[in-house]
Amino acid sequence: MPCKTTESEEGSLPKDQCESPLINENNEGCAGGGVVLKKGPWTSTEDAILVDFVKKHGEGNWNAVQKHSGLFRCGKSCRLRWANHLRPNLKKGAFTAEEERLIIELHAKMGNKWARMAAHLPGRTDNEIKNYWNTRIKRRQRAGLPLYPPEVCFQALQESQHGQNTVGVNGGDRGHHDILLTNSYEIPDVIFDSLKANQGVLPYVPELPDIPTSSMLLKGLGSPQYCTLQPIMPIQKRLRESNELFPGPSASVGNGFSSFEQFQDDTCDKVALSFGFSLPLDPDPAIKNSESFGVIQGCHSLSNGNSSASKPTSRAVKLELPSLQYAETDFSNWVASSPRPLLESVDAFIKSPPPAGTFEIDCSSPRNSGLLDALLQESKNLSSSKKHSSDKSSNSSSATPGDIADSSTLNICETEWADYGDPISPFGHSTTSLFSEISPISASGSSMDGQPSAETFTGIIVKSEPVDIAWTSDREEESTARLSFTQPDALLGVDWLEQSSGCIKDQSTFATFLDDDFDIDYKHMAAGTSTSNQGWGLNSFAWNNMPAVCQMSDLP
DNA sequence: AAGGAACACAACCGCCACGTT
DNA sequence: TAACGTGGCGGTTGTGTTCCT
Repeated sequence: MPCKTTESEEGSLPKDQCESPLINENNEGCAGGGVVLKKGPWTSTEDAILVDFVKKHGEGNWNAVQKHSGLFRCGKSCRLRWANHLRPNLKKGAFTAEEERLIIELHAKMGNKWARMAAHLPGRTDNEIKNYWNTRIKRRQRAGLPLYPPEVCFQALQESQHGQNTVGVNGGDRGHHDILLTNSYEIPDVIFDSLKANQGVLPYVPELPDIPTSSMLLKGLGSPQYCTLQPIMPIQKRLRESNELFPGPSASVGNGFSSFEQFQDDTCDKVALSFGFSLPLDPDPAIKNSESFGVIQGCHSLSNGNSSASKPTSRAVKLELPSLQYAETDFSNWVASSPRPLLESVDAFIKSPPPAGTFEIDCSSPRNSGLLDALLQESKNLSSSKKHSSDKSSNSSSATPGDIADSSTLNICETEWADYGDPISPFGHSTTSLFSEISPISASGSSMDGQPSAETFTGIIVKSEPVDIAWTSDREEESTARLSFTQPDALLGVDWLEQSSGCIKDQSTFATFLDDDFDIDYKHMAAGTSTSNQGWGLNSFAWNNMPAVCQMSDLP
């Protein structure tokens, strides 16, 4: 760590401070007014100068620091150094379990709004939180685990109950504007149209029967997996991605959408709306009434259309969360007029956290005790859960396309959690069950429509994540009992969208139908293609616009 | 013990919003 | 109203440390 070098220098004056006080020719920064500004790690001397300057002049006017203090640092660098390391009341050290819990909650609520999150964590900086979160994402990714613990999803689900009641059926022609105002979450058919278009080209692109696309997606969106892995891509970027994904005027999004391009100049929330998704079918009223069915519109519904549909669109909205996220938002109005997006739901969840004990954390991890490790323990337990799941997998594999189209949206999730045990997938997903889940999809030229050929996916490197503490099996089962998820990862995966855009180049793409980790490993192994950021972007793009379906059949 | 992988963190970069002129 | 400066934010990179094989 660069600054450790700095710290180590405190004992004795570093040479560079004596000989070449502030400018290291190896760390020359951009020139500002003819002055070569230093870059790189800060020295203790620089810190002292900066602290002294701030004490005298206060925070702000950071460019003046360089001008008047003798620091050869740009204002930005000074501000960052002060904010992240020098300002008083900074809390250093590892995050406590409580802080970790709060971060997870806040992230579920805010997404990658690190500064806002930091505001809720006194003494912590946005950079710290960001780093922590990114590390967490990586670990969770590697372990194939949900980013959010089931409790968070569950609570979000509960809070979304009100919203799903008003989720409309996507029917009839609607103009753009109508869609913007609608409460439904629509799946852009262009995705699947493009997918079909690629069937002749891509060896492993499955054939897509004419089933409601949304049901396909919904079928798997409720899984904990889809409470995961949603780096919040700036909407602007997602916009660009969307344009790349769905290029050309031929990419119709149905219901009057001629092209995603048409939204480029529109406000982001319009785009978000256009990418929203709807329940294809009205849930069983009985179920609905008993609130045993729920929809999570994505844990990061930044792009959730409802959030902005009733708001005047403005450019300012582009990078900001919908106002409904804020406490001052009158949710009652939302409930009455529109489904509540998940952000609201999670927000409400945060405001009314679960009873003590629902988020208990075993902090016995020697290294990073706390929620993070608790989550990682989940991986372990998921693997062990396979022992109990084989029969359930077979059940799910009996689903027919018709079933899916008709009612599986509500019911097929029952077995998914248990399906984590499959040894083939790092996620523990049974390829069998998975393919049964997406049984309508059959690979042309392969046997994907039935039981997938297991050897197709042999050689997958299954990584096991070291787990320190117990997210106990009991807890896992408890969660399972309370909440079932489905998740055809592939449907939201990077390559699914790549397929949509005709970008698939090899069969590894189809690996995404199994899971992301498989995709990564398989790509590295067999295809040699990089797991680029594009994938993440696409994935997050998809994720952010996907609803998640959770079934809570065992809820009271 | 050595080498590589993974982790953790500081710092930088680019973009954007906002205020001032 | 446009141009400019400033501050803030989020994403990314680079590097030292720790862990694992």
